[in-house]
Amino acid sequence: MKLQADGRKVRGEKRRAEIIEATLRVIERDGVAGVTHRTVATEAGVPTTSTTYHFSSLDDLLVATLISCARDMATEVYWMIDRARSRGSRGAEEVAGLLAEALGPRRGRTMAEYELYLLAARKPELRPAARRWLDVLTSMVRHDDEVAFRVFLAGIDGLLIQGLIDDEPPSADELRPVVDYLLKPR
Amino acid sequence: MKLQADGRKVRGEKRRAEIIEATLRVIERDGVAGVTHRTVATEAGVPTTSTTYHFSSLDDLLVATLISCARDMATEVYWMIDRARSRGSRGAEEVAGLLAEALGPRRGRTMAEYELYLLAARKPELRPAARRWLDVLTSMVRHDDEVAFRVFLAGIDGLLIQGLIDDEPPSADELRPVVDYLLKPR
DNA sequence: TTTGTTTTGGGACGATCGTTCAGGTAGTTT
DNA sequence: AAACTACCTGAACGATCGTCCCAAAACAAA
Repeated sequence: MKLQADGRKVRGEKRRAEIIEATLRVIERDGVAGVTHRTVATEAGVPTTSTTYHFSSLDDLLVATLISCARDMATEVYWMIDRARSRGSRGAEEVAGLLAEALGPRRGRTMAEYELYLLAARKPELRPAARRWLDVLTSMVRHDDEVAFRVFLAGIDGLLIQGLIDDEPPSADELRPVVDYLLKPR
Repeated sequence: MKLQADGRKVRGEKRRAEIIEATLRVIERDGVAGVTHRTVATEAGVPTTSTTYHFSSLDDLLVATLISCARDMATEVYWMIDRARSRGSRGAEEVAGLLAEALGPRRGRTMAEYELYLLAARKPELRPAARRWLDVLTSMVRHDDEVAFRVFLAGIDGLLIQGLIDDEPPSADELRPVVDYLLKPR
């Protein structure tokens, strides 16, 4: 029985987490294409061999990054819904604001998420992680209209990906009518 | 005045087109990450230096491929709409079928399109080409309900990208109610 | 302290990358 | 015919890649 965690492993886990964070920053800046052992190591401020020690391959590193990223996104969506509900709102305002933020200040992060999304399309083992935020939403919403809900989820994804190729990010005001239409019960 | 085209340039243009087609096949198979001068050259059955001769850089090759791909997609969408109209249909059936095809037999092509889509998010010069198929749709449809149309376009993109991370591609039957809901006037 | 385990990091290997270059070929113009 | 232009291609360069190896360091267990 060990009551205290192994100090070495603790530091190891910490560095592992730092490498994942650095990887996400690299993807935000240069895309998945910019991810190499060396760029990630430089970004994290660790020697190159550190990334190969903690991750058996570059693929493993990307997989771990996607899983971490998907988990963050899922909890974020969770709290957004929770916040919207506590206000008694139907959510259009919150969703439009979140989309505008994702396409504006957090644009790099959004691009990173969709690049990892597409990575999941090619690597089956990543799909459960990529679907997690969809699952979180699905589990939180009442299921009285399955079709309308699927339309809503698809619409969000579509608005995000189309917003990424706009010359300038759409504002929350521009997005609100579209989101409102998406949420409108009928 | 030259009545006949230069035979050398004709062959050059032909080879250039073959290289672009080979590039698209490589992207379908291995993703944008798999595109190198050598893999493309091998796929096209030409020497490596041929790709560097016809395209000043790898970036140029990807740009040309996206533009070609976007043009194909735009004309395809054009004819689909035309076909649906000639049948007097509202289009739900046609759209659902097209989506199922894009996510089934043509799954690799669809992944390639979205990878190039995301490339356009990082390279502003690609955005006009990436937006073309949206523009084609926009120009063909009546503008009596702008918001509903934007929702429709976003929904299509969302359904496609979500269908790419499904373990097995959705059938046209599964997609039809969602598409129908998207197209339903209200 | 001694022994064993885990992390760290410098160095290097072979492979592959984008790109260049120079010579060769084919087609056009004069 | 000669001169010119455009395309083709084998060879090679330097850079960078993923990954491996091994010794040092840090820490735990004995």
